[in-house]
Amino acid sequence: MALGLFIKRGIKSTTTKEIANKAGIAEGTIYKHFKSKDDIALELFTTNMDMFREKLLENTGNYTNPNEILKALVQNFFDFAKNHPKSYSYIMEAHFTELRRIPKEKPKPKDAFIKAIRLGIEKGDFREIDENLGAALVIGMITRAILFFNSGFIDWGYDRVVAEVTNSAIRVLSK
Amino acid sequence: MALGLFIKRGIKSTTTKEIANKAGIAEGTIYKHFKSKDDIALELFTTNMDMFREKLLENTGNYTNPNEILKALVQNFFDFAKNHPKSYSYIMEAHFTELRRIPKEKPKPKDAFIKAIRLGIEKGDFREIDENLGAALVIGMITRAILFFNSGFIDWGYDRVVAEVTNSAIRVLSK
Amino acid sequence: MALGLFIKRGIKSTTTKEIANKAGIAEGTIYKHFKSKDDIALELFTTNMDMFREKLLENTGNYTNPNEILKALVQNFFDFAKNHPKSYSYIMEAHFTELRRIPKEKPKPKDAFIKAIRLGIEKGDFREIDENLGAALVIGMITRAILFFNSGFIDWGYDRVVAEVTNSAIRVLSK
Amino acid sequence: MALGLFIKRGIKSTTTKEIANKAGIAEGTIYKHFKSKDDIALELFTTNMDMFREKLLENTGNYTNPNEILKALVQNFFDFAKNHPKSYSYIMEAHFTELRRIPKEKPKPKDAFIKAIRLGIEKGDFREIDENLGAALVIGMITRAILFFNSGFIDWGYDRVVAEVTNSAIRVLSK
DNA sequence: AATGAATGAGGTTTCATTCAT
DNA sequence: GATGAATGAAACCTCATTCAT
Repeated sequence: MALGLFIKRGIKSTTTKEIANKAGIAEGTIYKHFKSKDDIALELFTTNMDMFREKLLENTGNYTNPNEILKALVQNFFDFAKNHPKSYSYIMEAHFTELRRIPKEKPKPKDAFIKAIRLGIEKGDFREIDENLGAALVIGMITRAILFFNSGFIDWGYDRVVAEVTNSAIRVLSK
Repeated sequence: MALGLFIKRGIKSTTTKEIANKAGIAEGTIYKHFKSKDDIALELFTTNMDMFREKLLENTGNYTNPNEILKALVQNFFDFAKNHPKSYSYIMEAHFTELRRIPKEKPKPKDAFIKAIRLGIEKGDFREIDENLGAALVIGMITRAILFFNSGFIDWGYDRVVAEVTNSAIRVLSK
Repeated sequence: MALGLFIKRGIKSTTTKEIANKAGIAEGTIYKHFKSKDDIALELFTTNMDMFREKLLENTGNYTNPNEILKALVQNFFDFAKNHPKSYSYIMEAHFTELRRIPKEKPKPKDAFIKAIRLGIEKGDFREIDENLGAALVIGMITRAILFFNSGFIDWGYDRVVAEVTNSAIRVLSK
Repeated sequence: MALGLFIKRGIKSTTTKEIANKAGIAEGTIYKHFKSKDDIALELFTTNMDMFREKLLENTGNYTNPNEILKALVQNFFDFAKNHPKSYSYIMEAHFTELRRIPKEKPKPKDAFIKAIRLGIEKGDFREIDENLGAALVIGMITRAILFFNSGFIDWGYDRVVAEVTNSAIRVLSK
């Protein structure tokens, strides 16, 4: 799988030879499955982002309470980063280069946050904040917390960090 | 200046020829000033991060109130991104590749946040949160808000966004 | 049939995949019928040149008069180019690459011209010209005329062009 | 010089490595001078065709008599093939592939023949023949004669062949 | 100090051919 | 016999770096 390599060295610095070696196939074989090296990066990104979105939305349909939905989203976000670390890293890093190459209409993870925040505002549970700014604040907290946690900067345990980020998200959004 | 190119295409994808053209010098001349292309990237990163740190700390010495320090940090962060967009973009993106190449002990922007949060906790103004987690939450909110704002996702004006992020940071940290 | 492709793109630029696609078979199947790609080119050349030679000689046995034989040869040459355009194009173009790969003793189209000219000289109908030069002149006129005609350079109709080339051949060879 | 290689093996079969070796330069250096391999082929073709056209027209300005002009053209054609054999071979062979890539308006060697024939018809020295067909006939005779001569098929000497082709051209065109 | 042509290692990609099914 | 995925050598081309001027 090229994911690991793409994360470690970046797409541009990963050679097709390395990809082929890692996959245990010949260099030429790559081009039976993909049109070009860039195509690998794009498909990898799309696939992983789709998986991420799916995992992110898991169980959120069960709830009608915006706070509970938000809580589930934060938990799922953290769990995805924990259970699919390569996938997560790749999504975070390929963001800039690949995002511009996929159609605008394609639903993205942030949409789940925007929707939840809108619901919360409508229901009167959350304060009147631009829903995109709200999503930015929450997603920002989560991603940076994961980054610092994975870098070993934070002394607290996983569950406590998740709980704290959830708590903080609610602090930011509640009336 | 190679900064713009490095941001637009990534370091690896920017050629020495392009750098030289942009700088109005000959390809060979680059090697009179830098040891290698990577050297350019590193020096660019160090220089810009130093400038960022300096701007971030501006005026913060004036205050003893943690809330005011925090407020100044958020404002400075936003202002730097606004006034030095290339510099800011480059720091954000080169983060991953370049950060590992500079000495650990070198002071970094996040230290300012950590210090302010520690002070706030000591003074009893902020709740007892892991100071690194606190910094992660605040920095995460700021960076994501800037990203969304620059992408045109947010309808509110600059000042209101800054105010809102400041407000949110205090919400997260206060008792 | 690979002929069309070989003409349009040249042998070297036509891929086995294209040949297989065109023939409606799998790439691997080619190697059940031919030893290699070059083998296809050679067999194609031999087959088509044999067919050309055969068509060229049609009816020429009926005549004893050199002028009439020459006339028939010119007509047959033109007719072959008209009725088998791909075959004709391929022979013209593969000439250089393939001719050196077939045995020297194999009879070639030009032999028919040489023979007719020799006969004409012997009979006293044609002037004393090196028979190979004579053949070169006649064949040259025919092939170039066909090329120009097919390129749309010549305003006259097919029959008139044929008649004119025949006339010119006789002018060149007659006493 | 890549000319020799292009003639011997065809453009497609000549590798950049071979071209570089022959030229005594590094492979990469090729791309300081040409945009691509195809670019080499095209420039080589244009340059050589221009040279050919120039040599072909030499001295023809001296004459007003169509027969003399025609004679000079035949002589120059033969001489070019003799004095610049690689150039000549390349022009003949690259004809098909390269001709379609140069602008239609660009003057070509055949124009000289067309012009001479038109003049001859106007002056009443030549018979009323489509001038393009006339050019085709003359050029066809010359090129085929050169081909046969160079292949060693013709026993006569160079000058006699030239004289004979000139004679034949006049036979074909005269009233 | 500055130049930019030349280098050549190494990158991506193509494609004739093989071989297990 | 037919298939087509896999192969891997080799093609074209890029580009960071060097060096004679």
